[in-house]
Amino acid sequence: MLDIPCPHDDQRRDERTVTDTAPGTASRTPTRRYGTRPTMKDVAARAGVGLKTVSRVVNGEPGVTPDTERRVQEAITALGFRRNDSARILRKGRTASIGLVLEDLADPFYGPLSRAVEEVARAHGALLINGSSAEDPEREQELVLALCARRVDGLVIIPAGHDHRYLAPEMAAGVATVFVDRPAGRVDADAVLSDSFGGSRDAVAHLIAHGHRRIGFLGDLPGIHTAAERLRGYHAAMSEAGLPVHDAWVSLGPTDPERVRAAATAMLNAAEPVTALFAGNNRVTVTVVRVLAERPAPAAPVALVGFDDFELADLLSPGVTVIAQDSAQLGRTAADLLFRRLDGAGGEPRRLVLPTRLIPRGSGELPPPADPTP
Amino acid sequence: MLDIPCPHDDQRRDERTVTDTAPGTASRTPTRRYGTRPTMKDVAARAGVGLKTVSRVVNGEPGVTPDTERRVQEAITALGFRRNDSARILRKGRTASIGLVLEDLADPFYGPLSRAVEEVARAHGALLINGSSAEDPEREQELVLALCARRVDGLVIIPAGHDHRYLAPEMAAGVATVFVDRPAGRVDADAVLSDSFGGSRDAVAHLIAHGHRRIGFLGDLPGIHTAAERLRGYHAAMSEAGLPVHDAWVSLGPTDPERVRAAATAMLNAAEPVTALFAGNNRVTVTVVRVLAERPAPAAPVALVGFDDFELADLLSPGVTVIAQDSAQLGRTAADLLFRRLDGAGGEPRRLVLPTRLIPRGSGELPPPADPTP
DNA sequence: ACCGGCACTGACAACGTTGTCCAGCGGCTA
DNA sequence: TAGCCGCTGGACAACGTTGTCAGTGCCGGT
Repeated sequence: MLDIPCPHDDQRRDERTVTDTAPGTASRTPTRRYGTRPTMKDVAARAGVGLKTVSRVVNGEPGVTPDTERRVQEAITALGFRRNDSARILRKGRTASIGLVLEDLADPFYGPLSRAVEEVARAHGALLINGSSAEDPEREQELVLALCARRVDGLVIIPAGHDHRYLAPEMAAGVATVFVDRPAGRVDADAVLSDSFGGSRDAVAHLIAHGHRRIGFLGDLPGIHTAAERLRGYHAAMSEAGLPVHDAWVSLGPTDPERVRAAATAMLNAAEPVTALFAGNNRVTVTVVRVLAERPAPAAPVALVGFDDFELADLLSPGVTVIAQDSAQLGRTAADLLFRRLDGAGGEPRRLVLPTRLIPRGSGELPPPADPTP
Repeated sequence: MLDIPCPHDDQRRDERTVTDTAPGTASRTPTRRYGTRPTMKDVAARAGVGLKTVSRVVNGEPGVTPDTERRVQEAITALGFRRNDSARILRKGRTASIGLVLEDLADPFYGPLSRAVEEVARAHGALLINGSSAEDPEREQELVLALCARRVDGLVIIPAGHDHRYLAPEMAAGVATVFVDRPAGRVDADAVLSDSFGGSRDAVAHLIAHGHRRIGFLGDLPGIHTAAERLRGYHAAMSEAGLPVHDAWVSLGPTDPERVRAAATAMLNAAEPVTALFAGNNRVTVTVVRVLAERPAPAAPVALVGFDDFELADLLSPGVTVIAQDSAQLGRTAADLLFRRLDGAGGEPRRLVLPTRLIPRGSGELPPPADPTP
């Protein structure tokens, strides 16, 4: 099917590892039909006890003589028995697993979030099943419903779509659901958000405080909640400072480098160019940094503030001023809330908003060029 | 239990969203006992058909009258029925899910890898269950066995430990297993690796070609396979060039910034300081970049090559020369191999080694200071 | 009008586990 | 020594689904 590139297949440069790998493997493998696993019944037969006794031993329930327990344990290791959790889940009704649906695991923003959710899940003895929606509402729904079919106990969702009514039956059936980063659409559910509006207002106010009047905003697709909120924060800061907003200063759309590059260049090359840029998320920020770095050094460098912190932002020159949101904290908070719900916490759906933090590093503190019309 | 920080709880700044969220939710929720889901039996009763007919409709099997199918579909939507995959799995034996165990999802190296594995799984109709081992062998084993208990069809493992004999019974029982980034220990299994040895040799040869003779190596814990391989590559390049290696030029250990910082500083401040550094992975590289940035500008800047590419490496000044390995390709290759095994591909365990690529960006091309002993 | 055959439907067992309940057996007390 | 109590162990049903197989009704052909 797919062609595996394999330039050095089996070259086995590392003889040491290969050598101590070989011996002792086959001999340890218990003799058993390939692909068929032993069940408790097999263990019971081998240990000469009843089925339930094996169950008791496996689950550490009381009421088993030490001697019997030993016999059962021996049978278990001899057969290589491992409890079938599918059957257990079917019987018990709880799966001890939660689902996480996010946009893209490869995005550095979601890695820590995912990890934080996993840590909380682990603390509650649950496994994490996750999937990427690739920002596609249909794929999100498909994934969420697949997870529901697996009977996950709860869901943490970073929504791609805007209509989550399809979740209503699931939620009614007891699947705890927490939305993160963006709120649910057309359904009443818990949500944990960053303060996109406030953070953006802070960012733009910061630029204004450093003397900028023509500030560009490069944001994500306007349909995305955080993008809309950040745009709102931008407008709020501008209007609070009594500054006009020119249409050409705002560009919303996909965050692929080409579009962002074009939009930023247009703003910078306009007749009345912007003197500062506010980038709506980390992908945009990185592209803008590249654009600015490629431009011939202007008289006054363009100021920049980005939403989302990113690694090495402090090592660039100048360091990039950002609005930091703690994605791990976002995940942790959401997962905590989820397990609180699973433990029976009732009440109205809550909306938690986590604060953002402005980290000045230089790029946001650059002054605009001397104004020809003072 | 855990205290949720919630500075703006329910402040509901965004009235628009709240408004269009509220209506229409409760009325759509079907009347049903909370926490109990309808089963095929319920659907069959409501539709006035037999159990198996519902099963047929749900699975799109032929042999159902359009009229009957319609009745069943109506009952399904009316009740909010969703097939219980736990029961399905128990019955069918295959779970259509694979497990991924890696070190840390928050590490930028593993994000793309994880995403690639997920994409392949998705293409095969499988879900991905993942867990982080946090580089702890016990936790790795615990996770892997939990996944086996879930009867995942296959496993992709980035091993933390060195003894995977505990997997032998599982593999014998038919759980396909592919190791990534590092080979399995004491068990014969498929592995997909990057060419750590070759890449490191290239890196160090590159530095040597630019005139360096005293080159430091900052690596990960020597127990980690890739770290050992990279060290071996370092030694190979040095000895191929006829250069001696001073003990003080090699430092292996945890990659926390403090240790790396201390080790790098020691090498740079020694009586005969190194003129170039080779960093054994991306975390180390970043710390070294910081260390070098903080030092007062020396007569000749210290050269640097890092193993693993990282975002923005090209935007630093100078750009950081790296040995790039394609972590997504690593994941894709491993997942492809896994599904090939699941589709019945037999044969000896394979070891695939993917090539690395040297990307010169400036930091590795810096010449050493003029040599006082020519 | 009868019969064979076909298309559709449904009863039932099984997957592997856990909860319920009862039987057996030991020791302890009267 | 007999009776009772408590503890251990096992038989059985149930979880919700799918595969097997048999049964039903209807159609067309003769």
